[in-house]
Amino acid sequence: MTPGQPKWRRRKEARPAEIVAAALEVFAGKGFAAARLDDIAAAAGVSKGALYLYFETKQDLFTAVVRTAITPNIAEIEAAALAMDMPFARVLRLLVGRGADVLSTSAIGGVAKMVIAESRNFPDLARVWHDEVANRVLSAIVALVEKGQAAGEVRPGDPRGYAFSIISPLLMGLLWREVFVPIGAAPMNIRALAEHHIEAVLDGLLTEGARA
Amino acid sequence: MTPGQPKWRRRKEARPAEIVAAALEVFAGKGFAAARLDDIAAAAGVSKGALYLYFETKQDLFTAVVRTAITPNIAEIEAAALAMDMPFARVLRLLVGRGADVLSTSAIGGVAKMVIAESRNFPDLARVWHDEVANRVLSAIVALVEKGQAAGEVRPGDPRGYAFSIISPLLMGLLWREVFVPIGAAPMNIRALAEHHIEAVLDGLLTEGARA
Amino acid sequence: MTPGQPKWRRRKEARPAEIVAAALEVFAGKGFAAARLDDIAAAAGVSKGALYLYFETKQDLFTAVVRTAITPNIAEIEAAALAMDMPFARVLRLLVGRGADVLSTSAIGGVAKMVIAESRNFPDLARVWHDEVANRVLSAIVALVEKGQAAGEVRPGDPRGYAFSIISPLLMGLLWREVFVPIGAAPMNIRALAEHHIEAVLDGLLTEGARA
Amino acid sequence: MTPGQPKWRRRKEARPAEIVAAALEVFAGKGFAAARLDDIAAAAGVSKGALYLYFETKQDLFTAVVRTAITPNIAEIEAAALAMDMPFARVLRLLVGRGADVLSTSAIGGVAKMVIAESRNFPDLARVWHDEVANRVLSAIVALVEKGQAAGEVRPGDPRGYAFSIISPLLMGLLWREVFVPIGAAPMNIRALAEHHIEAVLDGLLTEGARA
DNA sequence: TATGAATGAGAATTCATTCAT
DNA sequence: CATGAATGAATTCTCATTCAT
Repeated sequence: MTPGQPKWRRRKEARPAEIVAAALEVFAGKGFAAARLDDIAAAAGVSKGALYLYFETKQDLFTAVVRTAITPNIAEIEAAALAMDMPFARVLRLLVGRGADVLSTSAIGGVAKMVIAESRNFPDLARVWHDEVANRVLSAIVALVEKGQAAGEVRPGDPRGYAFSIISPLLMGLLWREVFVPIGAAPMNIRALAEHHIEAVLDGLLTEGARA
Repeated sequence: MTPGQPKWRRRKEARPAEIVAAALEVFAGKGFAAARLDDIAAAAGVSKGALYLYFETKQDLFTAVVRTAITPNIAEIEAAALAMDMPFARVLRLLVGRGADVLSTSAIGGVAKMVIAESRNFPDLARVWHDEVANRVLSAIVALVEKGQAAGEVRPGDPRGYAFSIISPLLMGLLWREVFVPIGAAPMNIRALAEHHIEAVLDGLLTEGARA
Repeated sequence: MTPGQPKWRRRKEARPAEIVAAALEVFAGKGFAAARLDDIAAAAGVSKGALYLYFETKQDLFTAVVRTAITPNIAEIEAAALAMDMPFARVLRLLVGRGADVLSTSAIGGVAKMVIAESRNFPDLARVWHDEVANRVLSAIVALVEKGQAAGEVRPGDPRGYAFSIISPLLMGLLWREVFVPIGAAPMNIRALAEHHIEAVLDGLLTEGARA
Repeated sequence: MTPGQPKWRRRKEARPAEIVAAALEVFAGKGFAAARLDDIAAAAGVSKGALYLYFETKQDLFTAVVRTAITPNIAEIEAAALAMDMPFARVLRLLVGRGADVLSTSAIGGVAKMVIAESRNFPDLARVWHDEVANRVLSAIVALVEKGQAAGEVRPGDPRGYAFSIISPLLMGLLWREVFVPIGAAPMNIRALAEHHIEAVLDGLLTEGARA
């Protein structure tokens, strides 16, 4: 009630991003259905009505949150995968390290959780996520593997299968962090996990003597 | 109204299990919050009120669903892991094949999705899932790896990291099936994926010539 | 809180009609948009949620109210119009008297007001009202006039125009009662108005000497 | 920004009238409650906030709309009714023809609809409409009838009843146009209807032979 | 004056839960 | 035990009104 404290401020430019950021927190924490617009509005520091100036419905806002999370890093990683002219093993180490960093620092974990949870209720989002994230990352790695095979660096075998083998621990680390760390499980260092995994999968688990 | 109607008797005892099964379907499809007790009751072929004869609240029913999904197969796999007296590679192949079968045939995929989605809202369930599923499976594999290392079959290195490297593609295959197949992505053969992965991770991706 | 006072009672049979009756009062009083479901529920002696057991939406309830008001009397009047084998003037007196009674005793006035008010927002209702009420009544009178003309009792001229001349004071009396009486205008005796009008329109306003 | 821009100047003074005109459209179309100030502002070509520079509240604007629609024509008709020194039948024909023209060309139909619809929510408006429109028109006709009776041109009988008989088809024609024409009913020519009615009511429907 | 972003009090609708039958 | 009608708290969405610009 102190005069000079405007009830609100005009921020037309910044508002949508602020709201999306706040919504990401709340959606990631509680899931789509359990998230209340009251909470999101409060987190964004606006009134409930203001949400509707920028997003038509709750679903709309949810969609915006998920789409927003996609854009930045994927294209970068994708491009890096093939541009580099180095031995397969080095490219892979760089790439997976980079991916681990992205996962560690961005909000992508929470969004992935949401997409998994709401894939049936929001098939469009699952489709976008598939096309724009999962498939793109996978395809980049497949291409890399194929290049390695052509160069005689990588064993023969289904490149898509190898791609799965390469990246799935990243996903698992992500989910571990999202699901189990909050309830007190030991946190994982995703980068360390990724590096350890890369060495294992490059050289194999077996010792020389144990090989068939 | 004649007492002793056998069909009725049988129903009465089977009711809770029928309800849990129906609830699993609905929860897995729509998530906890979006699932309506009306739907569950209809799917179970009982009245909505009847649900409350067996479960105190919706949360209670959800908890029952998740717990029910855990019990059967884990202990079996766990036991198998160490009991077998074979070379590491063979045990691992058997074990992962077995795991892939379980994942392919049971409803565990839908439940995993639910646990991921509701981990914040139902931390108890996340804890149960961690203790009873994730950690047990992981520990079994860690033990197996350690045994292999002691026998000189497996390279030195963090056994927990190796365990992650070994099982994460199974999880990823699971989620792929739950999330992307319903929207039209190519289905994955989890067993084939698992087998391919095991060979890759046992022997490594690199050719002899490419090794450092 | 007195025990033995059930919080509610099962009345599946009677409820819809009770709700429609209550809704008629509220809708007629405040119009569709200004009527709150809270008020309707309170007037019907049920909870707000109970309305949704019987009607899908507020619009649905409104539609039901309007349709319900139509049914009973129209067909009767319609049938009476032609069945009678009497001189035109007598049939008309009987008929209009009967119509005046219906208007005086039924809730049709409030409903007509609603249909007028919401004709743009609920074109379906306007259509139903046109087909089932306005046009039917009008057509019955048209037929009666034509019969009278054939018998040489009624002057030549557009029967539809005559029909308008015959019944419009009923409508006007209705609206007078709905609109002006509540604010303190002198009430009209619709029956007396109708009878007076019938004599005027049968014999004409002009004296013999004043006729062209 | 140069002061003295004539186009601007003119606008400024015309604004309230423009707003009222736009509001009339929207209110007549959707009713008071369902009309949104956004729509009215858009129709008037001003911002929503600008409405509040000229009208305190939505109700205020509605009131202004209804009052504005009244003023012009009533007094004129009223004066005409008695000033003319002609036979009753001729005056009536002139008068009703004039009234039909007014109804056909002005927005009075939409306003009448609004007054009917909102008479309970805006009793003041019903009162104004009663005093300034309905009663004045009716009284003018009553006076005319009385003059005709005094001159021996009009039969004895309640003049107010005769007045109702005379003008109600105009109202009915109006409502027909507002309510049923938009849903596809055959439009009525209000003037033709009025003329036909006047002849019918002046001379009566019955043939000489059929009179009692 | 004029704008339109922001507010916040409602209102419709949903659904877990209860309880008379 | 079983039912399902009824409840009412909770939530999304709307829109008249305000006010910083």
